[in-house]
Amino acid sequence: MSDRKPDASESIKLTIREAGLRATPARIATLKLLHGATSPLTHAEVAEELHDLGVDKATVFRNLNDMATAGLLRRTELGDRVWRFELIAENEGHGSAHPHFVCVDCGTVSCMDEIKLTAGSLRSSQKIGEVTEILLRGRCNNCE
Amino acid sequence: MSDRKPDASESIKLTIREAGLRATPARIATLKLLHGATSPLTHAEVAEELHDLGVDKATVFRNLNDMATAGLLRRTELGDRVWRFELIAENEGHGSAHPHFVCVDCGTVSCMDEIKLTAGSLRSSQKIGEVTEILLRGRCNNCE
DNA sequence: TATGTAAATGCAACTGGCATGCAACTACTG
DNA sequence: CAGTAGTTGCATGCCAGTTGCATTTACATA
Repeated sequence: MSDRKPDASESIKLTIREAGLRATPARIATLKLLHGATSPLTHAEVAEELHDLGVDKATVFRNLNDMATAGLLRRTELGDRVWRFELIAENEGHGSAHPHFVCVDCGTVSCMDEIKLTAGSLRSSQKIGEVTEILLRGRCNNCE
Repeated sequence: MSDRKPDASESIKLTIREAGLRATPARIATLKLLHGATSPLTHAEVAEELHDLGVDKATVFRNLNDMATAGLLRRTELGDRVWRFELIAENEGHGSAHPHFVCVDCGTVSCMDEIKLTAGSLRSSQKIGEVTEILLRGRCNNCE
C-alpha cells in the first residue's frame, strides 16, 4: 500500500503554503503529478489526469497559473501555442531555465540539462540581447 | 535596388509564382506589407491592414500559412500564443541550419549563424533526436 | 473543537486565435 | 479566350484558455 512516504504529502503541503497558497487536494495532486513527470506537462495533460479526482478543468488552469506566478512552477511555450508547466526544483535556486527539445512530429518535449553554447556563441548572442531560453526543435529518435 | 517602380509588383508576382502559388491581389498586398515592416507581423495585423481592400480574415490566414509553407515567409511563435510572419530574405536561401534569436518584447528575429553548441551538448542532443532548429528567446538590446 | 472568512472550486458560458467546408470567383494555361 | 485548378468570402466549427458567480473548503482564531 504505502510505498509512498506518509510525509511526502506533508512536505508538498508545506511547499504550497510557503508560496502563500492554500494546500488543496487539487494543488497537491498537481504537484505530485509534476513531480513524477520527466518533461513539462500541458494544461490538458494535467487536467485529464486530475479529472478522475473530480477536479475541474478551470481549477487546474487556475492552479497551474497561480502556482507558476507563486514561483513553484515554470510556465513555457514551446512554439505550438500550448502552455507547459514543470516543477522548479528546490535546489534550483539560480532560477535559470534549462533548454527543451521539442519533436516536431510527435510533440514530445524533453528537458536537456546538459545543453550549452560554446563560449564564442555566448559572446555573439550577448551582442544581440540577453538569452533567457533555449529551444531545440527536431525529430526525436522514436519518430525517425 | 531601384525597384521602386511600377514593376515592383511585377517582381513580387514572380516571387509568388516561383513558389508555386498564384499571384493574387491579397498575396501581393501581404508581401508588400511585410516588405515594409521592420518586425514580424501577426495574422491580426495583416488582416486588419488588408481588410480595407476587402480581403477576408480567413484568406489572410490561409495565405500567410501557404506562403510560409512555400518558403516565402517565416512563421514564428514568440511565447504569446500568436503567430508572427516575416519575409525570408532572398539571399537567405540556405534555410534550415542557422539559429534564430527572437526578442519576446519587440518580436524581432535575428539570424545567428555563429551560434553553436558545445561538442558535449551536441552528443547529448543526438541521444534524443536530430536537431533541425535552434531557437534562442530573450530580450534584445533595443528592448532592455 | 467550533466557527468565521477569504480563498478555492465547479459549472457553464464566453473569448480569441485560428481552421475548415463549400459555393462562387479568378489567375493562369493551352 | 475558354477551361480549370487554385483562391476567395462567408459562415461555422474548433480548441486552449478565461471568467462570473454561487457554493464549498482550508485554515486562522476563538
